[in-house]
Order: sequence, then structure tokens, then C-alpha cells
Amino acid sequence: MTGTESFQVGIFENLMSSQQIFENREVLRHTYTPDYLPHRSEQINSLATVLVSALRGDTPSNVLIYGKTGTGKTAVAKYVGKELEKSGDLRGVQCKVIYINCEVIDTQYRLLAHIARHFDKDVPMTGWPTDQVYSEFRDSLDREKRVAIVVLDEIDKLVRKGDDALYNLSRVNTDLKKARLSLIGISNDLKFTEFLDPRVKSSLGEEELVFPPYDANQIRDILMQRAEMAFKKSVLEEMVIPLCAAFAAQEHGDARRALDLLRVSGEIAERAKASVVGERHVRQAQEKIEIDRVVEVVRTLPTQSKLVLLSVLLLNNGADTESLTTGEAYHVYRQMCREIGAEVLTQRRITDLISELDMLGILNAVVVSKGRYGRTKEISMSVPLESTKSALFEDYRLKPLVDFRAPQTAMQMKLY
DNA sequence: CTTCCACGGGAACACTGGGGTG
DNA sequence: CACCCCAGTGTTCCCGTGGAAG
Repeated sequence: MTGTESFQVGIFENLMSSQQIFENREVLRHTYTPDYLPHRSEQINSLATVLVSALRGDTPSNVLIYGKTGTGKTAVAKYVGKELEKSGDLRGVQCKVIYINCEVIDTQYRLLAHIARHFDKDVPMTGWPTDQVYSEFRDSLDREKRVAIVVLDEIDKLVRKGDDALYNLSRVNTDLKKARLSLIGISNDLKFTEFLDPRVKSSLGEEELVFPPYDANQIRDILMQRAEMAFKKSVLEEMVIPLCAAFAAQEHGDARRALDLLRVSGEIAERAKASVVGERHVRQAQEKIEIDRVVEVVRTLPTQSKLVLLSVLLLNNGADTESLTTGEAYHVYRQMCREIGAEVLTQRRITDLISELDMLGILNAVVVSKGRYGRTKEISMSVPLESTKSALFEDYRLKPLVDFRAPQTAMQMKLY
């Protein structure tokens, strides 16, 4: 009987120790904006200096913020915006900061509608002509005397589809009687203004701010600050934070990565019922994050892209060559479509899908000229094969292809 | 210099999901 | 209700082009 009893105690001990890692893990999520941003006081000051004129009732210059992912652009913009609204309230000046992520809201229509809705105008999701949305937006903004600041995060995503949106926004002030509008653009592409209408370019880039990547030491400081709040006392081995920082510094100083890494390390340690987070947990976390990312991306791919990816995968698994060409992939793709009764897209479209997969970092596609034998993309997988494969076969529409074999030689391929 | 193949830009088109109007 | 208008998205069609092997 004593044996069972000690087993019982063991259960509770385990449960207790698994509670012992986190104090508040929300602090490690990148949606969390801390009250203090280490190593960014310079940028905060510059941005505040530009925006302060809003408190005097003037129109602040438009600002463009550049910097790679995870360099604190969004955090700084949100932080300064919050502070500005606060001071505005104190002084009785109407300052409104609207944060928009252009990856989600990526067309002129949606952008204008979104802003209009912030000022309590009802604009339907779709259906109206754009000029009508524009005047709704303008009227709602101009109803009162105020300064509105629109933060356009990932503004480069907007340039492709809706650069007239930027044009209209940047000259809306000439149509306004009481209110004023200024823009803050956030981009991680330094060269995105090249594709911009020159008029927009000059008005948007009145002020420019560059966020350099963090180095390993700075990332360490950031992690320290957050870890303080996130973890219980002394559950982190000494190595953990420097290691996370080092990994993230390799990825061009991405603080977001570092925070994810730290959080996932903690979660892994917790699940393993360890009492402290150690180096091996960090290494496991590193691997897990990459696989999770790939699986998530693959899972949410449209069916056609999944088919394309699968054909590349199978050809690569055949493994007589490391890389393959678009033509080969297309043949296999066509066969598979026929097999499962899916619509067959043109090769033109498939090149686009392959490029998209390349952008997502799932494939590697390089254009090479093979002289006499023309020009093609050399494609190879750049993620773990097995996890990708199982993620693909989660889709019931691809299930019938589990036993599908790619033809190994060019001869067989010709016989389709 | 020619030749070859797919790349990739651009126009055109079809379709969707919504709104307003008579 | 039927009908047309609109933005947005995904696709096809057409075609000029790059660049090393032959």
C-alpha cells in the first residue's frame, strides 16, 4: 500500500512542478506591448518629435519607418501612438491614432472603409463604388476638428494592389476643412518606395526613420526584461537567455523570434515536467518552431498549391536529382489532377504558384538558363520532407494520392 | 549566331458577393 | 423581385525575352 501512496504523491508533485515555470506567459507574446522598450529610446524620441505638433493642432509630417521584422517598429509606433492619445486627452486636443495592418486590409476599398468605421460610419464590406466610400470616409473624418494619425503597418503590401489608396490618403488634407490626417508607414522593405508614384513618394517620406536590427546583446536585454515578468524566479538556466539571443541574432536580429523561442522553450520544459528550462529545451524549441511554421503554412494552402507542392515533393523523393524543373513538376501535377478529378491549371499559373511557395520559404526556386535546353526554374524543397508530406495528406482531397508514385525517368514522363 | 524552353509581364475574362434602384 | 453596378480575385491567353549550349 505504501507504494501506491507514494505514487499518489508523485502525481501531485508532477503537477506542482509543471506549474512552476511560468508566472505570466502572455508577456512573451509579440502582441504584448511593454511599457518600456529597451534600446529604442532614440527612435521613440524621433517619432514623438514629429508627432508632437499634433498636440499643438498642426498636422504632423508623414513618417516612413523602415526596419527588418522584429526590430520593434510596430511596438514603437503603437507605444508612441498610445502616449500621444493620452496627452491629447489631457490637453483636450482630439488625437486619434488608427493602427492598420495592410497585410489584412490590403485594398483601397477596405482601407477607406476601415478608417471610416473608426469614426462611426457604417460602410458595408463590399458593394459600393470606391469614390462613394472615399467621400463617406472624408465626411466622417471632417465632422470634428481633430488630428487623425493612420499607422499603415506592412505598407509595402498595399503598394502592389492599391497605390491609388496611398495617393488619395496623402492628399486628403486638401479636401478637409476641420480635421487633419497624417500617415505613418511601416515597411520592412527598404526599396519599396521605388514602385511608388513619385507624388506619393515625396509626401509620404517627409520624415524617415530607420530601425537597425538588434544585436545579440540587445536581444538579451529585451529577453531579460520580459523573462523577469514571464517566468517564476530562477527557473531559467543561465545559458538559456544568451542562447535564445544568439539564435535570434543569427536571424537578422529578430526580437520576435527570440521571444517565441523563449516562450516555446518554457512550454517544452513545462510539458517535460522539468523544474528548470535548460539548453536542450531551447534547441528543441528551435526545431519545433520551424516545423510548426511549415505545417501551419502547408495546411492552409489552397488545394492547387498543395498539389503543386506534392508533385515537387514526390519528384524530390525519387531522389535521382536534387532539383527539378517546372516542366517535370507540371507533368506530375497534371497526372495527379486527373487522378483525383481536380481541375487542371495552365503551366503559366503553375509558375506563379511555385513562385508563391518560394516566397513562403517552402521551396527554393532559382531561374537558370540551360543554354540549348532553354530556361527553367530549378526547384528543390527547403523544409523537412516528412512533416510536409503528412501535413499535405491531412487534406482529404489529397488522400487518394497517398500511394501515387512519380515516374522516375523522362521516358515514363513522356507517356504521361 | 541560332536555338530552345519556360519565365514573367500584361490584358482580358469569368465569377463572386455585395449594394442600390425601379 | 429582377436587374445592373462595383471591387476584388483567380485564371487564361498572348507574347516578348534571357542566356548558355550547340
